[in-house]
Amino acid sequence: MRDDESNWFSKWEEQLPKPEELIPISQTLITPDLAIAFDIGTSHNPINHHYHHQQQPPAISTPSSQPNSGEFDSSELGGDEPARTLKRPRLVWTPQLHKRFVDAVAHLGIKNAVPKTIMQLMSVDGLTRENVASHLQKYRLYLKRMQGLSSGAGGFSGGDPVTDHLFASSPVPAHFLHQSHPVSDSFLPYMPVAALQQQHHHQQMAAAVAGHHVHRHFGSAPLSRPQSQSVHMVGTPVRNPYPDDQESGNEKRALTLFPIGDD
DNA sequence: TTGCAAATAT
DNA sequence: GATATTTGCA
Repeated sequence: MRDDESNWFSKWEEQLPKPEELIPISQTLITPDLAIAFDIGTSHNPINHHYHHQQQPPAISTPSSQPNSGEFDSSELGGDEPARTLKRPRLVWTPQLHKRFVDAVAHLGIKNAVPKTIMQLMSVDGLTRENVASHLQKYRLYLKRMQGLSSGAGGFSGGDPVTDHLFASSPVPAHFLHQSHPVSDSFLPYMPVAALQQQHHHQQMAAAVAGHHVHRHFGSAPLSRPQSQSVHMVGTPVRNPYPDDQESGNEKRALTLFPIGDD
């Protein structure tokens, strides 16, 4: 019956009914130790990194790292929210960050998936509505592209342009399509995003983070403590912080709220 | 406020 | 050259 889909959907929706509860995602993003090291607790002020002068690998590594924030070379943080009117070089959407974006949109629903809401849900310090809006636009195109492709052919096996690389990196909730038909039948019980496990396309992104663009080091925070095990965010010149994701080829619970337990 | 488009940078 | 991101405008 049709409950098949509505069932899990309903349940899933009940889990994230209040956006206010999904806001503290920042906390999950940042490691406690890291937060302390940066003095950014959780309800204080966001962290401020230092941009170098080129790109900025968000660094959402595996366990938890900071999303992205603007940082300048000489301006150190001494105030509180300098990243408010500062210009960010270029935001690099990493698969992890992208996943958060998709999750937020999935939880919000296409009808509520507006840049503003998404940005708020993401609660990513440094993320601005513009960034999300821009990305959202691209994301929609990607979804639309997928629909068009899947609509006639029966199978999505690969076939995503590079533009979809990043999008393909994150699971695409089947609700993103055009779920405008309340009735009819379960048309998309499952929608394997296709090419979910690619391991040969990280050249662009990996390179960006591999240390080809910039090395995001927090040299401004009063790092009293050496990097023990939590301060290994982006500085990974030898390791691609791009874990394909844990859920490969399955939405499983792709909607796993932000509290990404732990990578 | 959002969406789309174009321009620019890498 | 291509791709991605950013910014401006409607």
